[in-house]
Amino acid sequence: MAERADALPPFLERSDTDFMGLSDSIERVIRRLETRRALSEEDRNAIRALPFTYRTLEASTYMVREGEPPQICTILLSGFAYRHKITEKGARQILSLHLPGEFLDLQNSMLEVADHNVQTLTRAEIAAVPVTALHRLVTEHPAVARAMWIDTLVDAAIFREWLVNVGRRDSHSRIAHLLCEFALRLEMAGLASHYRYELPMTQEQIADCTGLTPVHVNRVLKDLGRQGLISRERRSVAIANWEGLSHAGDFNSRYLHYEEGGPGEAALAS
Amino acid sequence: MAERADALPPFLERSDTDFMGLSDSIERVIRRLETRRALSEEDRNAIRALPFTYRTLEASTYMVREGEPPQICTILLSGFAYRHKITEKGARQILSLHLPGEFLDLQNSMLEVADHNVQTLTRAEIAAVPVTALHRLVTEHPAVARAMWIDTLVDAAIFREWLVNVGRRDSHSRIAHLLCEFALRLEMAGLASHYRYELPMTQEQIADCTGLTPVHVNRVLKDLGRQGLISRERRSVAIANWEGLSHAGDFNSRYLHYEEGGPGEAALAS
DNA sequence: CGATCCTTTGATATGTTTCAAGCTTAGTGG
DNA sequence: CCACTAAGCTTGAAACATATCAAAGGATCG
Repeated sequence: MAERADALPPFLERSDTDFMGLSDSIERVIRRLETRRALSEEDRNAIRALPFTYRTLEASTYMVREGEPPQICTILLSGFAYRHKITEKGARQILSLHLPGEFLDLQNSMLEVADHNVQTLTRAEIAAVPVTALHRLVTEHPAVARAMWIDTLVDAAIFREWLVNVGRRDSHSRIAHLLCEFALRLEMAGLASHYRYELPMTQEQIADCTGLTPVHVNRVLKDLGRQGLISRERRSVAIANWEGLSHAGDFNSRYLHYEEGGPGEAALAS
Repeated sequence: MAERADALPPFLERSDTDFMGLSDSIERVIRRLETRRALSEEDRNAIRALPFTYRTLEASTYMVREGEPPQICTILLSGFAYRHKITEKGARQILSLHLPGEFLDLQNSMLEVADHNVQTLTRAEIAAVPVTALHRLVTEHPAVARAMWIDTLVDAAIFREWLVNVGRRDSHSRIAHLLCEFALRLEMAGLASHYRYELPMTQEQIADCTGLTPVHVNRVLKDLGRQGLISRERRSVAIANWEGLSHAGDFNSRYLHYEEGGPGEAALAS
């Protein structure tokens, strides 16, 4: 995987000029799935043979809307995306964030009706796979189905951790936890060093991830800075003290289920 | 399925004197899975042939502990169970509730290490299936795997809804929502009329489901009663005004994914 | 029938929200 | 290249929902 040059170029440009070609992206997706379950060459070829439409989407584009039957399952090639739900009173809760290389909508695709929205966070490139093709793939290739199943289970594990975060941690911990998770996931995806990364979110979006208000998020971020745990400049976040931040956020990476192959907890050590 | 006599007998006795025999319970589990995905007779037989140990567990018994590799996957035959996580500061967040007839630990069983605890809420009867047997089953019977996959996706949908509940609804809505969900799920499982049921939880446990304190839960329950939405007597809850309660809780049953076969939203109508 | 767990209630404390305004940055078009 | 605009960030003051603390009253179980 192409090593990123460090620091400066802003997040969006990064996504625009994707270093990877399309087939490299697909290989990355396959590699990601394989960390969940061994695949045969035939399985891999079946994934490569998946019909799809390549598209570039602007930031904030809806890919799936709650209440609609999912038609396509998208693979995120570059850029970021998120799932969310909106309450009757108009409050938004962000349910999860997604990085390049992830299957975006297995959660909705295997069910009849989408129960939440999926939207791009930044400009993004996607491969849109018709759900019918996906269904055929998983029917004919049980090992792929198994890998995808496990992938969705890890998604569920992340939902659970977020539920704990929002339900039982105070505002400082919630945000610290979010920053730790994002750092580690970017690290694992080879997209950043966890000591410094571009946070592709506004403070309002951070608020919607953590069940807080944007104003309070602002104060907490400032606070975490004052405590020397992070330093910020624009949306660039540098974790100044991983030990401190992960302790503040009560962060334990177990729920990300990286045990096999990846750096996992080891990556945390300086 | 045996029709329950109405009203009086307290929850625990109900579970003790389970009307169903063991094989009836297994059939119920199969029927539940089949609502997710059609199974062949051979698939059904493979489930029936699953080796298991029958056990009765006291209330509050741990079945899986966070950090341990899951050894058994349990089918809940009678009684209730829940998943939870505990933060470093000792706060508990309940992640989900489980009713008789549900596979209890597909979430953990397919992964290497449990990331949360699973515990009985009441006294319960379970069938404990070794995970190795479960792995064999899903490898040899892709349709069963598919049904279980979808089952875990519905679990995930419930996690998401709870995340919205805890993140973006006020205390009244949260509790109203929980009461609605429980009513409908009990109804769908044929375990109660949604107008009256035994809530197998202490107010402290309700607090841990909703990210509140037990004291506040008490006040809110009293309030919901005052508003004429519910009436209570011990832990028996009667929903006096379904329309009102589901509106107060911003409750829409879509996330339970009952669309096929079951009463679903239709069950809500008086 | 004592002991324990659960529920209820009141008084007070506090974390977070709300409201409101000014400020900064990024993007756009003249 | 500057002015304009919209979006996001920052800050302060006041309000509010919920937590905390504390104690008494019920229920349940051995």
